[in-house]
Amino acid sequence: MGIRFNNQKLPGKFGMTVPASGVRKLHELRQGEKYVVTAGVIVNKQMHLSKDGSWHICTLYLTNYIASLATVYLTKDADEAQALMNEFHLQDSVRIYGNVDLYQGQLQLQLSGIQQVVGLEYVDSTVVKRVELQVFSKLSPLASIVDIKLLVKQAKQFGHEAVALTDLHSVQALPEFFKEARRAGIKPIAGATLSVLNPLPVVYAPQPRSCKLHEDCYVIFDLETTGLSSERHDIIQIGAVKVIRGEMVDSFSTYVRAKHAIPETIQALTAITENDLRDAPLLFDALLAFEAFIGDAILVAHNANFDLRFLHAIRQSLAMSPLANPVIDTLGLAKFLYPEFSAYNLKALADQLDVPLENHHQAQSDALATAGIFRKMLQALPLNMELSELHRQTKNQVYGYPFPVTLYAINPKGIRHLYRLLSLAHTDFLTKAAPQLPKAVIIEYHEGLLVSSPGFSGEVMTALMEHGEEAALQAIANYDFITVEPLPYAQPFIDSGLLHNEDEAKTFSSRLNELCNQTNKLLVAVGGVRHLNKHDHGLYSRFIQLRPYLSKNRPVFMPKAAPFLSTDELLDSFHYLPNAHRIVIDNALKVATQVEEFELLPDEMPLPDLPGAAETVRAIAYESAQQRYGASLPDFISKRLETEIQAIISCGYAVIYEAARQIVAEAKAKGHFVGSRGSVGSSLVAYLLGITEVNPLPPHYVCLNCHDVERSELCSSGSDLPEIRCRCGAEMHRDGQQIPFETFLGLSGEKMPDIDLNFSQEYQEQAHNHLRAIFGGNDSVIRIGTISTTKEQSIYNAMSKANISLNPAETAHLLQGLTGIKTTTGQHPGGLVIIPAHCQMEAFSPVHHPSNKKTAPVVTHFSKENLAHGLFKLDLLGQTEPFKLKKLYELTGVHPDSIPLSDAQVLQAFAQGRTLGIGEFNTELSRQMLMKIQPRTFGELVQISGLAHGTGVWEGNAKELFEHGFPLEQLISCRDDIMLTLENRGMERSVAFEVMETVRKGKKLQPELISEMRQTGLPSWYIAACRKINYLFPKAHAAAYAINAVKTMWYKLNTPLAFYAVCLTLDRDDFLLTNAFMPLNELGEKLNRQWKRVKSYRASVKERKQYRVNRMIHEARQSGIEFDRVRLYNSASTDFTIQSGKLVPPFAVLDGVGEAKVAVMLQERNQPFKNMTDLRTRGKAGKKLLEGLTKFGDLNDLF
DNA sequence: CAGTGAGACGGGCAACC
DNA sequence: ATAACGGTTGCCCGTCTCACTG
Repeated sequence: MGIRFNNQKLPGKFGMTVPASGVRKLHELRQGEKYVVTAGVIVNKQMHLSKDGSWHICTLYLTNYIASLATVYLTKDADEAQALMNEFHLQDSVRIYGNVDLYQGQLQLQLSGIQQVVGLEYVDSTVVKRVELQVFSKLSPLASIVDIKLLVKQAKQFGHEAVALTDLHSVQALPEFFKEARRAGIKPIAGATLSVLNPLPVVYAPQPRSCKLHEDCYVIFDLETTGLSSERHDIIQIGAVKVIRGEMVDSFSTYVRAKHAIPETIQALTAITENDLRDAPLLFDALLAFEAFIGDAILVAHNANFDLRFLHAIRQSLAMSPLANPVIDTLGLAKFLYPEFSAYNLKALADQLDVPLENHHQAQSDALATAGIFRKMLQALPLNMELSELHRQTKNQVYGYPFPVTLYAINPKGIRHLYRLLSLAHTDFLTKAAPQLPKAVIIEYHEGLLVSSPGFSGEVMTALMEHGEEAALQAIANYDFITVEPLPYAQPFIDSGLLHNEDEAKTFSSRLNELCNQTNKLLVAVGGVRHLNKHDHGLYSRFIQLRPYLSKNRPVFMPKAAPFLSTDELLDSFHYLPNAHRIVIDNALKVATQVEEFELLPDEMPLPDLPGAAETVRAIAYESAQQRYGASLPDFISKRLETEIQAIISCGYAVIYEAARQIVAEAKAKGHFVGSRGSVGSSLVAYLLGITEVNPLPPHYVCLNCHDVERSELCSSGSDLPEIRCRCGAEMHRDGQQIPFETFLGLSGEKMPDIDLNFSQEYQEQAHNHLRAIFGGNDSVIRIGTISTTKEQSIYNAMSKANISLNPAETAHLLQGLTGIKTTTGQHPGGLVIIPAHCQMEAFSPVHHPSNKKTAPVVTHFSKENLAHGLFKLDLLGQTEPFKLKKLYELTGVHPDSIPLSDAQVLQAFAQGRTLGIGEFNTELSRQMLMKIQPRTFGELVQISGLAHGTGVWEGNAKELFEHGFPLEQLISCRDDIMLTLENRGMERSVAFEVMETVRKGKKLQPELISEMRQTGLPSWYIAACRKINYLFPKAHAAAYAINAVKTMWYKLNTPLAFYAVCLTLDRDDFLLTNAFMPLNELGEKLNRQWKRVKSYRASVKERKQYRVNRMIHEARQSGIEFDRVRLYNSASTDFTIQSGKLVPPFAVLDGVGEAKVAVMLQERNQPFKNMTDLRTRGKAGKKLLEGLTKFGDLNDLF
């Protein structure tokens, strides 16, 4: 027996003691039952407050895989509620105790006690155990629900020594698989299943001919049969036409009496009935007649392989040699001549080439159509071509149908080869249909790999089923071992008629077994695992049901069950094979033994080289420092600078700084703006190299004229220092945001520096290309790939499309089980990796085209977290702020650098919450905070930026403290605050750093750290505040964003027309022209109505965006700004422009009109349009554009 | 006039910094 | 009504339009 429920207690417990006996089945509980004990697995947990805020309602959702149930615990004690939530985790098995009642029509259990137990165990009680060699995980695209952790857990419970992962076209789950397997002490076997192709011959048996192709004699023929197997099915009709020099001279057609009955599917397809065959000639006679008709002509057939197979089979059965005539396959020839076609079946080709095809699947009609197709193709070939030349040119050029091959890496070389093959399948050989690979390429990279032909769909078994043993023997030679699958995997072949039923499938497995015995090839039984056990079969069935709604155009076949079986169970599945024991156990172990233990990724990756980077960084940093702060740098600057430079250069990070410097310099030289984000603003060197606009030094004055420097402790931010004049008379520049370097590189450079840069959307791609240029092109600089998986939302949507409605507990079960399944792949928003020149790509990751689209750039196969540590990554992101500032500069002539950071009016506008259009401050939360805190200084704005963007930072934390009168500067708003506060209180720097890192990541503070914090005399409210924090901004990031915000606000106050033009340009997708023209009071009322919807969360994302833009329109109009109509001769394509003091909307704000739809019209409008027809024809103005212009434009004035 | 296929557009969703 | 990180890139898919075809 493979499964048992282990009632043994584990540490987790809560509430009353739960009786160990009398455990009831969860799905048998009924309303009103008191003090029942039941058991299940936790699939979701949540806690919320009652409406009046006094009750904490904890809900755990349990499943026993037959039914699911919510269990509820109510308490007024927040700590008690928290204790319950923290004690138990998803996937824990528990025994629970309580009363069953109804809540909102759903059964639930009022929890009195809960006890964690071991729960379900999957036991493999065989002495010598098997190893599973075919497992698909959730990262096989929409093909499996196997979670890696649970897979390893189950293999461990089984006591298997190893388990293989063989995802479809992917090794993306290998990093997690290796980690989990190592932890469990199981040998991980790295594999993948790829689609593989064999060459498709265009010309068979090309004997020398005396004629040229155009002048030869051809017999174009077609067979109708009772099925696909030449061994077991019969020819029932032969049709042929004879063509000489392009002229049809003769035709041939006959029915053939079949030995077996005609399956109904064939009758439906061909319209041939038993009746038709009653008086038909016997096969032998028909064949003699047909061969007499052929003579020595060249044979032509569509998918000739199929027809030849039948002809050869008969001749063989009569002990005759194969036909000697040359044969041309129109399928292969079409693929050769028309590689761009999307389909090559007879119907598709006939359509594409304008050849009539009536009565498809009648031999004579198909032969006629094939003749027509062949005639067209001959015309496409050179006039004097000979058959041998055609053969030479087409050999190995086109490929047949793909079949799966599973590869296993047995050593590090094998894993490199596996990565290489995967890359090739996803790049050079990627087709519209799927990634695939010619078999010859696999043979080329065979070293270090085991190659297997998997189950029913593998090449060997397919050959056996379609062509017979001889073909199977030929195919078998290419493989290291062959696998057999359980019967559900035979279903597609039963559906296609190749197999009649499961019994026949068994027969073929047996025949394969004999062939393997004959050839001394290992045959291994595998599960083809797509779910783990009988308990998640319900989930798996739901998954199959939901699959069509999760994504379109997926191959439909999924076996109806594919569990990970114990040795006994799999033995049982293959009991019909006499040597089942050897196939299930011994052979699997033989394969597993060949696999060595090795690591997936190298421990260390060298950084790429940029000649002279260290010297350049040092030189430019010093030069820039001296230019600003004078030839003899003040102590506090030179010390900081030298510390940083030492750390950067000794850790080898100069190349990162230098690359970033070059990228930024180039962008600026081309007139673009660049914004820093993240922690890079913590580095003085980065500031001096121009990588960031944030100066991390302590507050100071500097005279930009005579370079006098003076530190000041008056303010926390240098920007807020009072204005003073230098001795030389010039006004002193005030700067310095006081940010420790450690936030960036860690204490001793152990953190790989993470440089994030914001570029305007239009320049982002150029920045990427510049990086490629710096490091040697597309092979060295690669965009990082991402993996899209199912999340709760997409499961919900699929459920509603499929009309599946479940109670909350069942839904929780489904969501827990069916999320995390890969749907597609994508590109990282801006992340690039740089591979050192002398390194092989295969050392760290395969590559692929995202979503299998050849038009997209190649990306890393592994996602960012699974790429080798120490690999040089750079984030070159897109952002609107740099675009905004650039446009504002162009429109106003005021350079952003000239705008002061401590303008009283600007700060007042923030305090009044007038932040529409000010990035990152334009939210309800930010506005409320601004109005509550009433910032007076730039430093306070930086703090607010931090408070507003963390999680667990403001609400329920700093907000209460602030309301109780704690001064803002004492509150935690950024990571750096923590480190600085602790250090100032005398805590050792490394400990202070550790506390900061723990808090900002939202991790639990260990008791040792807390006691260290107490020892510094830190008040307990501070420690409590730290514990509530889940995520914290670095100060550098908050400062960079505050700088942007202040500058944008300055434009808003001083050059509002330009400000609204730029903001609305960016928001044009949500700009509704009606709102620009409706009476202002009406717009106000509309806003009130919309606000109610937004506030009550009834508004969609789209609606919320529109509400925001509407408010901006309202605000602009209230301040006296007027909107023009869309102007045929004056509007731009995408940008709001300023003309005669009005805002002129672009064409793109019209519904259904984008850049592309006005491109021609913009070209043509240099010459005025005469009338509407002219606009339509010459200007290529489409329906949407004309509709929009009629409603919101100036057409009426013009025509 | 119906069918078809390509391409633009727009909304929704996921991943990510 | 609550609690609250905001804003970016990129993929999928349904819908609409338009040119083309017979």
